[in-house]
Amino acid sequence: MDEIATAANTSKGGVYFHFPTKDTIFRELMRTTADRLAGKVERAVAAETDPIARAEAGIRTVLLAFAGHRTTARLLLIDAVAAGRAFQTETAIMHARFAGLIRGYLEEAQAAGTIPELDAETTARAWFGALNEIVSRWLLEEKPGRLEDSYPVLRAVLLRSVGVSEARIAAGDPAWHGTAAVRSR
Amino acid sequence: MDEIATAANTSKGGVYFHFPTKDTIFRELMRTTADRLAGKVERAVAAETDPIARAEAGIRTVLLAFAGHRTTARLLLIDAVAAGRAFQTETAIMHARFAGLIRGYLEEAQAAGTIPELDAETTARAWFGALNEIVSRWLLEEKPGRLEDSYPVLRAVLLRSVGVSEARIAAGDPAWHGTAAVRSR
Amino acid sequence: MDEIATAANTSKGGVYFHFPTKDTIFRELMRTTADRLAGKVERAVAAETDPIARAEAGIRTVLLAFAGHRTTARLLLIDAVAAGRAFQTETAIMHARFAGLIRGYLEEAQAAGTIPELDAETTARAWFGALNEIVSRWLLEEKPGRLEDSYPVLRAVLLRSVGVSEARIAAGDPAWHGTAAVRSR
Amino acid sequence: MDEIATAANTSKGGVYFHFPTKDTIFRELMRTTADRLAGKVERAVAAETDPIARAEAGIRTVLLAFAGHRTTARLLLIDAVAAGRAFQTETAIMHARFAGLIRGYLEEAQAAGTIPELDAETTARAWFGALNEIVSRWLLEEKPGRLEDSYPVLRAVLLRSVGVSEARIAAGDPAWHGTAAVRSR
DNA sequence: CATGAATGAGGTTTCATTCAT
DNA sequence: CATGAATGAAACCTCATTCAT
Repeated sequence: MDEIATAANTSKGGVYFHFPTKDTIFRELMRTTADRLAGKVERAVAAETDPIARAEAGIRTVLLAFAGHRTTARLLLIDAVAAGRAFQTETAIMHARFAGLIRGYLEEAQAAGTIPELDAETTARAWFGALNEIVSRWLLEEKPGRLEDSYPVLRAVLLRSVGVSEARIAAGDPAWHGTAAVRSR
Repeated sequence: MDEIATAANTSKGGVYFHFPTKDTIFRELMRTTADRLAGKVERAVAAETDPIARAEAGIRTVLLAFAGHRTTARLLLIDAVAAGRAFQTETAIMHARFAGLIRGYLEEAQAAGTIPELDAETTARAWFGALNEIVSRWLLEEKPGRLEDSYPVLRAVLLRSVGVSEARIAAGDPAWHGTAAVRSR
Repeated sequence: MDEIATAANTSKGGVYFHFPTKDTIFRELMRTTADRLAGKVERAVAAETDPIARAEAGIRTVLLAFAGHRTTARLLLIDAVAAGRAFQTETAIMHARFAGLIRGYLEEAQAAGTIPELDAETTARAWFGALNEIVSRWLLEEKPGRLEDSYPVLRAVLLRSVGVSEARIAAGDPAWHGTAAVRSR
Repeated sequence: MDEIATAANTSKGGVYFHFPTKDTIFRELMRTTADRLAGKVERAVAAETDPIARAEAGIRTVLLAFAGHRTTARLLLIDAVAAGRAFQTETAIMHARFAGLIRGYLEEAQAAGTIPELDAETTARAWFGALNEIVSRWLLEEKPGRLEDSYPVLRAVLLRSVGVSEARIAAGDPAWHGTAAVRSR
């Protein structure tokens, strides 16, 4: 709390005027951060029309967003869990939220006939888990490389996992070419 | 430490006679537990010869093992992270270990020509992440269902993600039929 | 720390708000106390001009100060050592400080030709040691007498040890007559 | 106690078979050590007949003994005090013992008319204190010089303090010439 | 709204001592 | 006599929270 107060250029008492509890701060921070990320993803996805392109946009955006905001990534994927049981509900909600996003896109693609019938809920979870692990590994690496570099492989694995044709996968993501690599902090 | 001592039917001092530090206890517990799980998986995999059957055995075993040992699962997948930065190295090593196991199987399958060329490292990470997420969700659920029930879908997603044919996937896992469902604690 | 907090009419946490460490408290207490004593001695000495009278003032002041503040004496001469190796440096510095004070007076007297040439450093140490022991004995006595009563003898021994004439020693310390004996606590 | 047991090539239980308490060990060690030193001094003094030579022998022996046994010196002069209030009685007894030794020699010299009438008790304390401080300083020094080198000055100060003639002091200690300097550990 | 001193429960660790074998 | 596992009181320190100003 002392560190928070100092960082906020106020005193501990000052912080407590705005937040009843340390938990509250953390929860609010988590929610806000997750909101921002979800918004970014939703906008990126909305910019595409082709179901597969939409999926690609989602994966791409998450990786690029985290690549540019290591601290944010740490907050959502590591600290949230590290905060212990008291925050498990919060964490579970956040995971559910992103999995829900993915699930929606998968269901759209199914509805459009682009991908075969499959259990969208579990598949979405698997996708989220895969993304989570890739980012987490990068977060825990001593000398992290560029997170974005994992995109092509991850894209291939995920698309293949929902039955996208090898031809389409091999074609690559047209939006990826020339994407300015965002420097991680 | 008080709780540990009580649970171990000794005194705090007694615990300290055997372990120099609280960290040590946690680390040793994590290592031992991971060892046991890895051993189980390796034995299950060794019992199969067909590359795909081996992969199936691995996934199946992990799910069944965790399904029967909720506390163990919690320790490895939740508490390890929740223990905070001091243990991140430990956690990273554990993740790397299991991802390494999967990677080995993937490379075998590649060598055998059963699956196409792909980045085994990242794919293994994605698999591990997917499994991790499925189990974690189950751990954080208020009223958890049966973890094993996720197997068929997860199997399909993962096999598909490495290019296994739809026919083979549709055939199902012959070893799954009749598998006694292990009750979760 | 519990005792300190209680004595200070606060809580342990309250003490820790003001002092980062228990050591710090002890060191600060020692320094402050030594400062006060040294100041007292310096003022008493400054009030005299004759080199021998100055020496007498120094010895007298120390004995009277300690006689009136048994706890202080205990702190500087017993507890400081009893605090163990971690404080040896501190203790050594304090001893050096008082020995240095004495040494300065001895060197003045030498320069004034009042006393013969002698190794001022070692002699000062011997004086300090003699004083230290007299006070320490008094501190450890079950039923302590009056510390001041040791003054005449100690004065004679110390003055003689630097070659002051028997005549001057026999004349006594004029400032001693009528000195109000301070009651020890 | 673990260290003691290890050093004694036995187990903690083994140590407790011989000593009921840690205190006991310390006390016994202190007593034994003091005995040895006192014996050494008494023998050295007994070898001389001239009162002043006897005093010189005492001072000399103490310095040389401590010079050769730094650990012993530390035990008697530092650790004994550092052991805290529980040992103050012990420490007081030890101090009284050595001061008593000195006092005896001083009284002999007085009886023989070699030195004038003086308060032997307080003077003996002063001598002990002086010796104590000289040795203690040496013990606490980072890079200690040779303790023996303090002998000539200390001898002069102490002899002068009991009225020994400047002529005799200037003559030096005949037994000092050629004394093999004992290496400190 | 802000300050910062104070609170106190809880945390990890130490160590002289005991005791069954 | 010896062993070493066990005990438990006590030590220092942390930190989310409160509250008078």
